Amino acid sequence: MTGTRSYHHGDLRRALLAAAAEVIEESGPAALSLRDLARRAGVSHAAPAHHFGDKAGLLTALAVEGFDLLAEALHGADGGLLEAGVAYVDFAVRHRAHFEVMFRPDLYRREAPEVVAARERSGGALHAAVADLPPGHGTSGDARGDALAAWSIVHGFATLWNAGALPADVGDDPQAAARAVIHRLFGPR
Amino acid sequence: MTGTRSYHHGDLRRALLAAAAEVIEESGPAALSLRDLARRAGVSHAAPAHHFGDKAGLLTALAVEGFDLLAEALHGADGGLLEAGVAYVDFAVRHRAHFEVMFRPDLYRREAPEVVAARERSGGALHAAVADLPPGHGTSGDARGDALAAWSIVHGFATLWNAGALPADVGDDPQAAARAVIHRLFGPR
DNA sequence: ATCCTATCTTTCCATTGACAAGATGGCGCC
DNA sequence: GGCGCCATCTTGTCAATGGAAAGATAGGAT
Repeated sequence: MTGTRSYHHGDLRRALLAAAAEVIEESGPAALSLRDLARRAGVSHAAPAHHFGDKAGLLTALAVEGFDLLAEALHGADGGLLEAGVAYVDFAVRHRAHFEVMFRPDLYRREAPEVVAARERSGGALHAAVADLPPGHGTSGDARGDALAAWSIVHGFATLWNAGALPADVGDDPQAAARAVIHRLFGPR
Repeated sequence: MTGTRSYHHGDLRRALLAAAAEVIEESGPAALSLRDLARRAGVSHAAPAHHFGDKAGLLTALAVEGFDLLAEALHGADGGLLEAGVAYVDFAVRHRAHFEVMFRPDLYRREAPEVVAARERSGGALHAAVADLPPGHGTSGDARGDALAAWSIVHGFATLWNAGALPADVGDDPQAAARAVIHRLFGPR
């Protein structure tokens, strides 16, 4: 109901989450202001409280959305662990705001049941990808250790990329660069 | 001058940085308040502005301190790339506040000359460790790619550890766990 | 002894997050 | 069709914060 300018917004919750992601993407979570979000949505400064309670509540909802999007992305990646890793990086780059919040537990209520459930969904997707990996690709037989190493390398690469910490010679294609990095861990030899 | 309660604090700058690190370690950068730091140091709420200008200035100083500590830690690690990686993780865990700020460019002035210089010092230390690695340890001959993969895996592991995102079965010794992870990348075969 | 400058204080303002109480209007129910 | 319920949104308010401006203090240089 994008056209109506009535008393009721119609889709405030979604609008606020989208605006929050946009702000965080541009200026980081520190610059996030509930009142600014309300202004962008064209509602009063107290409207967000009804949907999220407080700031942490809004970020909790963002984190849940993020973990679900991540699980979806990982499940959708065909091609074993390597492509799952690329999908992880791709998710982090394309949904930078969600990704940033998800791994910043001081910003939201990480113990909230919806968060725990969503986090388990994405964790399950990661482990499924590790289990799919055929032997002879640098795996050690210790699936748990493999998963931890894989998670570490893609998470680290994605974080450094998003932080702008990587030197310019890495290029401007995160997927390609990620593929090369992951290849060093699990690529066929 | 810890005893004197004079008009001049004597070591305000250092006291504020230490207090900031403590607060961030406990509650994250979002909870940082200049006024709270001033209260902890026993000075007026405007005193910090003289030393750091504003909040971003304080965090810039913290980041510089962090990059220098990291460079020092990496240089001090003997034992090639593996031990340098362990030192990286150890730094991130022991100086969690510095580490967190360093890679959150929206919190401080990442282009400030002191920051650029300090960052280059730690980057140089990392590359030196990669260059030290003897062949036959999974290196590909592409030192740049090796460095990126090594940096990614230790950075990812450290970040996930600090975020409390890792499952409990990883244990409680970050150095040991990190060693196992890095071993999968560059360990002798 | 005097000035000078870095350091710190006091005062003030706009913005923010959070809360309380009230207004609005869609929806089910009769 | 009319009525009342309740989710949704608004207005008003408060303490805390970051930041700026202007003044006080002290320790050292000349």
